[in-house]
Amino acid sequence: MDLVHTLPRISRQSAVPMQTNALTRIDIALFNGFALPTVAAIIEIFQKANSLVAAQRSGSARYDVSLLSAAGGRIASSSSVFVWTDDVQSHRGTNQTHLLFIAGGAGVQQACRDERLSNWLRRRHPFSEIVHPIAEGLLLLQAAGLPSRYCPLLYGGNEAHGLYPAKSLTEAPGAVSTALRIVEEDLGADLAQQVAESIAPQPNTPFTSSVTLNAAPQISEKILASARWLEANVDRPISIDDAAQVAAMSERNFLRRFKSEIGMTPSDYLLRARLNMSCRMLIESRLPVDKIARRCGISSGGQLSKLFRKYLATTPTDYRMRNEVAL
DNA sequence: ATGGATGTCGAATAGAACAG
DNA sequence: CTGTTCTATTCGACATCCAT
Repeated sequence: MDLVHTLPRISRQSAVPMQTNALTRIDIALFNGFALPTVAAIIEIFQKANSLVAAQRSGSARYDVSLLSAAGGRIASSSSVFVWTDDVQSHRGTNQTHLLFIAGGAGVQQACRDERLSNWLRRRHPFSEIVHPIAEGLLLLQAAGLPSRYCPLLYGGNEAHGLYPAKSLTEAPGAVSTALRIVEEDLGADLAQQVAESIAPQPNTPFTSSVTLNAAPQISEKILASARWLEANVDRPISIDDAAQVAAMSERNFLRRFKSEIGMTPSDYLLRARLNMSCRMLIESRLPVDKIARRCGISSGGQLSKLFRKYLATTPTDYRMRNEVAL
């Protein structure tokens, strides 16, 4: 018997966007070594959908996302970033209809032998409208003797309109595609499109790497905070002394620490952040160069041209033409 | 006493603003 | 476009503080 047809539908098969504020529960089961980018993208999709719904209809959150693991507590991603999870046994709403994503990772091998986890999965499976394994997550389902249950409209359905269509009819869709398709079905294509755009990676510019701090664990909290503050205020006429105050240091000490930890002076960092933003705006918008310069904290279009010549041996308009994207 | 972190001072330099 | 002036930024040298 196909259990999915015995269940109360949430909205997966509704033809028109759902207009109520019904809450859909999304559970994501994690195991050590799970792929953080995929899980983060799924969370981001549902959170973004919630914020857009709240902004447009003055309604409440539509999706309630929970991170679960066999024993709860800290789970390490493949990139050694830790996330906090709830214990699957103690998690509330056991018999509520919900959607379940099962993340992969090396920890799945061990989880396959965990009888307690298998029993939980067997109990939850009948109430899960979608059971979507990610990578090794499929092994866990197989070990428990349970089938996957993908989004019906994505898997074998009409994929031409999907925002992130599966690669073929015989291949299971990606979890991110499924999450987007769920949002599209529940809230409409327009809102799903906005969500998809908001999670799409920003274009790389010649300055992207010089203002990316994520992979620099040796940077102290204060310096990191001041660097973030500089990035967040590229559009304002800020001084290095202001940044030093954010770091709660004297200007001299801030300068010394910033350069030794980040590898460039604060003013150079600020300039690169401004040029990075300028490059993105040149590619993503049709605004005149002068407006872009001013919105990026650069005094004028002429000054931006000077900087482009100095750092990129080109001009803003030439850079725009070379990197033009369809708008 | 020693070494590391931080603060003060002053000179050099770059960039912005402005006048001609 | 060029020259001048002013201001901000950077950096070296040295002093001070504090933990060991």
